[in-house]
Amino acid sequence: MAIKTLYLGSNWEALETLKSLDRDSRFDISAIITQPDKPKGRDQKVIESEIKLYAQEHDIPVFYTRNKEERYSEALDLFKPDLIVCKSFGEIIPGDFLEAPKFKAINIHFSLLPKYRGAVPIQKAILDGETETGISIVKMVAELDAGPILAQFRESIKTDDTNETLRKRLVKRCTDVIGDTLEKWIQGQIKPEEQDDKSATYCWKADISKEKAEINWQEKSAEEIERMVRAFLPWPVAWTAFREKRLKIFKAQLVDNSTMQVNLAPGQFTSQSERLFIGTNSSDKLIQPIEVQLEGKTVMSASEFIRGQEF
RNA sequence: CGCGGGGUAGAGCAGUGGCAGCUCGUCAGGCUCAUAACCUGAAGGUCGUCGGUUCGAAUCCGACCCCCGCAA
Repeated sequence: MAIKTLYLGSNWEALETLKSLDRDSRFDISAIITQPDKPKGRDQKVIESEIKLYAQEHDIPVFYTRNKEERYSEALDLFKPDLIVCKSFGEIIPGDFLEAPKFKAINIHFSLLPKYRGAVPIQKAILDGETETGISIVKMVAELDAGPILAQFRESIKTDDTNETLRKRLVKRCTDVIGDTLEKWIQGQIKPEEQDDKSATYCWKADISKEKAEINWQEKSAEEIERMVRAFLPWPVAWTAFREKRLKIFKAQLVDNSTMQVNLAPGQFTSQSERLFIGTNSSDKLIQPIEVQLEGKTVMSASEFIRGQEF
């Protein structure tokens, strides 16, 4: 007998997880709660969300709560779920809503909780130079990402992992494990383990912003700058000022300056045999941008960029 | 009508009324043990599109198309 499941989610990764549950005969997605379509992009056009389109194609009812408490109780009356599953939803959900279904509400979070509670755990883990992160499947409580842990899956962070590549791996892994984990939970084979609140760390949406993506060549170490480049993809993209314009750095590598001995101040540019280098606050390390985009221009390789500039 | 930058050779750019240019790439040849090196030569353009001004427009004016940075 399939479990009547109410799914909460808003973005691409929420959609992938939804698909895997929707295909899984153990679960019956009775409805989806998602964010209403909002104007996006340069022209502020309203783009229909992929998750809404998927729901329409598969005849799954879509419901909007719009952060209103009464809408949550309406949803319970309407769909009477036995289980709530939440991934990347984007609203603070009332506690009693989470407790109502027989099998409660379960959230999927991309970190090894209690580390990196909050909105941007993948980016923050990369920024911090972590070598490992993972997926935590937790029972939801009123406090954000603080509920007892049902299961965790570890994933190593490679030295060239970006927010995009790491996220893709985590989503893939998530779709592989979510069905079995939920089934074990429903069958009472899992004893939730409380988080150690004392070792909790947090990350906020505001940690990933255009402001935070501006490279401060004096303060940040070369290693931190290289991690910024990887963490801020695909948005907002690490950037620096270049001749009165923004230069976004899409890809870069850290290079050892001890053999080359190029003399550059922090943030100063130079080019050498088709390669672009920027000085850091450490004289023996340089940042070598590989792919860049100057304001008003398209993304191009560093060598292409050099050809159009005088150094 | 939110603000702004841009469209010129395959790529990246300069050129703001008077012969269409630069760097890289491509092709041919040379030099070299060899090379992403160096030398010589060549090909490659409807200057986004349409219209206007002018003896003459990549350049000035108008309209439109497309790309991008902000802002949201």
